Amino acid sequence: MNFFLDFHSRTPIYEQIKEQITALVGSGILKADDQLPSLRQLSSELSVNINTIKRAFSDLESQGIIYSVAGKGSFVSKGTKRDVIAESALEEARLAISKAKSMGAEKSDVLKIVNNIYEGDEET
Amino acid sequence: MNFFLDFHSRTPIYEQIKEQITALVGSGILKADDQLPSLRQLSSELSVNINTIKRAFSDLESQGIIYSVAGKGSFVSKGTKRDVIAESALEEARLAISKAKSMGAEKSDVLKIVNNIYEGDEET
DNA sequence: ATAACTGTGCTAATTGTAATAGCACAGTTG
DNA sequence: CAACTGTGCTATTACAATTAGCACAGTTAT
Repeated sequence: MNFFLDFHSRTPIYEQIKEQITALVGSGILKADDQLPSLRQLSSELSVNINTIKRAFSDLESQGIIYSVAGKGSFVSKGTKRDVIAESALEEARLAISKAKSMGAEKSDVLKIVNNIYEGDEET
Repeated sequence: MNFFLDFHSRTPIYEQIKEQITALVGSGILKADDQLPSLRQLSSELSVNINTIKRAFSDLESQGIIYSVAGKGSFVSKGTKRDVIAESALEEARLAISKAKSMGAEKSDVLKIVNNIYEGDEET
């Protein structure tokens, strides 16, 4: 697993882990019933305490994105529709864009960014 | 001044204050040399300790958005180009949109949001 | 059965930072 | 002088993130 953690960020480590696992699920890289690395494995890989990993996994389980079985491991949930995941991410984007507008950003500037990010992509 | 503070938010109060003052400047509601409320006035208005207000103002002064004069008060800086302010807000929007994309959000969804936020506005 | 894994559930200690409180000092204005 | 302004401290409180360590329970393979 390729995780990029910023230990000096204001956003907690467990949130960063949640985000990145959610991204892997939302983008389809991780599919239903795929097994995640074990708590202890991730803990040593990322040099992060097992409790911090556990916190992230527990949250993800509460959100229905993963499920854990004692003795076996943690896996990607079946029912989780990607739409739902993207939805919450879009909500944050909406906030950021609104903030940008309130600070004087022009619509054209925002559109440039969107096009830049999605450039080379296919439309649905 | 109409401030909306979320005391339970993860983003610190002084950051919320910075954001909202920055928004007032970036949107042009506050103009160069306009006087801001005094530290003590804002402190009592918002029911926030003066040190917290001071923290916000000091940060804003470091960013060149306002300037303070002992005995007189705090004022909006002259040189601050709105573009610069919008720029930083746009950078955050870029991050949020990228994150949304990585979580599976479609370009069309993002565009809908942008149009929704800017609906009824004039194009530059 | 045992070893080597898995997740679970605690409690405790540490750390960093936001926020508050209070005081003193200096500049401005009337 | 009085009543404001911002500035600069120090100390304290409060909370959340993180780490540490231990014990317990389920799974799997030898």
